[in-house]
Amino acid sequence: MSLRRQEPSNRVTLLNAAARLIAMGGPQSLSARSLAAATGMSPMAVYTNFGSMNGIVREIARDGFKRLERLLMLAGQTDDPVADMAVLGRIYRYNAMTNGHAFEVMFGSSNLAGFALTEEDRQHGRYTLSMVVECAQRCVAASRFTPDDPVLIAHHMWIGVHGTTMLELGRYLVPPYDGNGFLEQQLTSLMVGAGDERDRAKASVAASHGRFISNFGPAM
Amino acid sequence: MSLRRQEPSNRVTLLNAAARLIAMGGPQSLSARSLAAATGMSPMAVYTNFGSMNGIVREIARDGFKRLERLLMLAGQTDDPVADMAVLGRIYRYNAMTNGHAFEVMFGSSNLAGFALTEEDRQHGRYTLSMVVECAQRCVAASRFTPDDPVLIAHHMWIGVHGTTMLELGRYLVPPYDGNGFLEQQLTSLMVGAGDERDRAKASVAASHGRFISNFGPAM
DNA sequence: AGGATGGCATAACACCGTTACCCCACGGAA
DNA sequence: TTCCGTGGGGTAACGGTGTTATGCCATCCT
Repeated sequence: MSLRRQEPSNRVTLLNAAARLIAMGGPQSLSARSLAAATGMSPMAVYTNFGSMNGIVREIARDGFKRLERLLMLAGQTDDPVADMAVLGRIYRYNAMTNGHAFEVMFGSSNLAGFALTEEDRQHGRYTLSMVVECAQRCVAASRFTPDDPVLIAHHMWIGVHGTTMLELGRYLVPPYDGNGFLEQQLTSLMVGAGDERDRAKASVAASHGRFISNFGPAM
Repeated sequence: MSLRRQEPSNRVTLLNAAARLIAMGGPQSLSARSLAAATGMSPMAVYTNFGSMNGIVREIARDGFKRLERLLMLAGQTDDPVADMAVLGRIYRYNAMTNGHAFEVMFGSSNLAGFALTEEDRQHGRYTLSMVVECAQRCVAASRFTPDDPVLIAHHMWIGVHGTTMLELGRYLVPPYDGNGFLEQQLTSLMVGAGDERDRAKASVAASHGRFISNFGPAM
């Protein structure tokens, strides 16, 4: 056996190539043959490793959820849970904007191309919400939000930010309403809708901006 | 020249067949050849009439926007603009649920299958929002919403309801959080987030339920 | 009546996902 | 060491896709 560090398995090679193809030219540039050309293998390799093209697409989606989860964990927990919640929202959009094509694979009505996520895949997506649920609990415990099912509150937050993100990715937001400034007001509205007092919500959302910038840079 | 009522043009025949195919088996069951088989014509007819498959898909999307616009006009204008707004939201979801596949074509991250809407198509989508903008203006005029750009308010409403609808269509909402009961709370949160007082918002949303049912039946 | 125009059918091209087949390189057993 | 079995991956094919070059034919205008 060689002592050299073993090179990545074909499975990993294919996965990396697929992610790169999707990032470059969007989901439609991913095909069994383009994958074969990019890796020097044959289209057959996709089927021995993933069963079908659908299989590798699902794997990409799962990786996307993992990445989102990892990013959301960077939000942290402070004594201002509403600001924490706002940071989560900012990270959600950040992930979508820096991963646009992968985000489309995760949440696009994917059956357009015949790709379809399974119930198990969606469960991964829902699990990502657990961090938001925990934050909603703290918002309620701090009497910032009106007492309600934290899962329900989390869904409201998710939907608000998700809707903004999807419309921005779909180019439905035109100047002067860019997604950036839009999220700013959206976050405040969401907090107020959940029960927070307007001025306090504004202050927390403003505070979350600095926290986000310090972690992810001023690029966004 | 025959005095018989002339039969529909090939263009209309193709459009009807395309809508039927999408409604039956989803966007992926629409192809140049399936269209040819359904109409008795050849695939070539699609290209003389629409230029490409993309062209006929765009036409379907435009028809979808027209249908949505027609439905939204049924909301009406009463002296409770917040209830009017809630009715608009209910109709939006109604349209999506009774037209799921067409809705996916309109708003799905369509480039998955190579289908892409043009800037002009999206403009039709944004135009549909004008009815919501008008309603937001009345909400502000009635001092129910905090004074703000009505277009901005309308976007918040749109995003909230759109997000709910997309997640429901994508099967991301699992029991006990069905889209139906979800919209109910979502509407109230949106109104409160826009500035309405919580109890008044609840009352208006509740009132909108009856108005919606009387127009669209208890099926939803 | 004749000619020009244009819409549609035919058939092909290049691509797609998928699969049957086969080869060969590897692992374990004798 | 030799043999065999196993399985991963290459080759090539099948049926599907969007698209297009060609040609026919009906229609309309002159």
